[in-house]
Amino acid sequence: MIFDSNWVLEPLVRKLDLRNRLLTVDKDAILGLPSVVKSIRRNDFVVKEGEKVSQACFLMSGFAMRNRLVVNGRRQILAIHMKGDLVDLQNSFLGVADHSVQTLTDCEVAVIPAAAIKKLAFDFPRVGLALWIDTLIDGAIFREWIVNVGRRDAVTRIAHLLCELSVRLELAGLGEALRYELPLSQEQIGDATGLTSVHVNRMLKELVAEALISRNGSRSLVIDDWQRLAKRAEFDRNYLDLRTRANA
Amino acid sequence: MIFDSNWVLEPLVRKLDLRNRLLTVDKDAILGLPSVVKSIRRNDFVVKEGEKVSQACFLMSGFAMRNRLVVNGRRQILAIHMKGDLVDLQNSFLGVADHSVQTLTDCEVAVIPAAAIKKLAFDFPRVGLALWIDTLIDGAIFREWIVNVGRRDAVTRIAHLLCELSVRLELAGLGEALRYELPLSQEQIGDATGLTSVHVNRMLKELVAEALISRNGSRSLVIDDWQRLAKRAEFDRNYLDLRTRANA
DNA sequence: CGTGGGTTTGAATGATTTCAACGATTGTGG
DNA sequence: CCACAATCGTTGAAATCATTCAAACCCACG
Repeated sequence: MIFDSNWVLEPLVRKLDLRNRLLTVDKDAILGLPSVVKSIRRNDFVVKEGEKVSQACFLMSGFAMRNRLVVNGRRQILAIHMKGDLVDLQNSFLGVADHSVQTLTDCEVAVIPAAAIKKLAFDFPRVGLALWIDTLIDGAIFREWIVNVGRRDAVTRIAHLLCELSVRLELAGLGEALRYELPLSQEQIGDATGLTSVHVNRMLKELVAEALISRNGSRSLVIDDWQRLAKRAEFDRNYLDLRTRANA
Repeated sequence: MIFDSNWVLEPLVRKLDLRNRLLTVDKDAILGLPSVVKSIRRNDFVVKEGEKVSQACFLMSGFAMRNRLVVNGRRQILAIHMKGDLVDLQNSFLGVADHSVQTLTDCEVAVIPAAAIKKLAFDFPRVGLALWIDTLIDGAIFREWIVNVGRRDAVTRIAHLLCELSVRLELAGLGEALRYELPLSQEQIGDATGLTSVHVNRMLKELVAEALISRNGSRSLVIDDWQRLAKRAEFDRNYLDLRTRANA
């Protein structure tokens, strides 16, 4: 199914408008991007590391991740994505995918040719700037993750990830900040934080023991004390708020 | 000292031209950027975490790093920069610096107002695209670092950093690939790889013991067997070659 | 009702940090 | 140009944190 001038990309318009104020002509141009809507099942690959890529995708629903495999069979998750994220600009602009994009849940995505995005950025510089700023913000999150895996202990790393997810879920309009369903298994939490699933399990128990969180099912999370959790996590939401507030 | 239309930024023109083919009018516009050349001494801050920033800087000579402090007094280095790098677009576009920029050696930088760069990107979309692609490549390096600290053991992390520096120094036209002066102390190598300086010291000895590298002074490095070192480091230079080859 | 993925737990092992001390090198002011 | 201070590098031993391995458990699903 192919939509030409369509409303599928309307949330993208809203997001980019936050990055850099857009005019009607810009918005129409975004809506006019050619896109193909696809449903992708849980755990399927959107893009595999090493593949040639010529398209980006806009995540309409569900959760996805970017990850890389390393020689010993381990995996490092590089980013978690949710509704409203434009994923994989990096891969599509740089030719060969240096990492995979894989779904965490069933997803709906709008696939957009990279060439069309490039042309859009060129023909509508306000959109180009917005896309650029979006990429800069992506970089801010990457930096936060480097700090997380590089210089924090296991409990802190996990707490930090839980805080980040909480804030981002709220910003994306998915459920409450203090009570949400984890989109990740404990093994995947380990892959995101550079730990083993066994240790993740123990550290989650530690967070429960410290009365910072509680859990019903294994995926359902309740944050009992946001202030103390954020402190334990060394979490400062600044780097995420950038996501919603254009500036400069 | 203020230069108006100047040659100081000529290397920047060359670099951006690699990212996205530029026309003469684009190049002239870059050269016309207002800039102030400053000399900065070793270990001085260009920007401190938390400061309001409204300028980017082009590194003309010397080495610099981006880093962040975490609560226990530890530090995480996020990136190493060298001659020809445009540093701190992120900070300047996102308003408040989420990390510091600090020199590793005496440096010469050209300071450029962020507003001027933003205007440039808007008025000259080819330049805007080039800057965007440069940011995407920055992201590729960040991802590589996440993998490095997240999923590799100490020897591999350090070896990987040594490989990255080797390739980048060569690409920047600074000395040979197999023999160079480390711009980092062992403590700083630790801050870049998420290790302690003590352990870095031991792992460097391990690399020497494995006949992969040798050292004269503590900073002078010789790569004895590039193939084997790269293998040990799980190093694939693809993510760096992107730096010199525009595409898509 | 069985199967499989994900979670939980314990015990042993291993990697990295910490602490503490000493050695080497570099840069600076006298 | 020397002497001293400061920084950086080196080493050992003990402690800590996280991994590994192995097994049991739990639940959702066919």
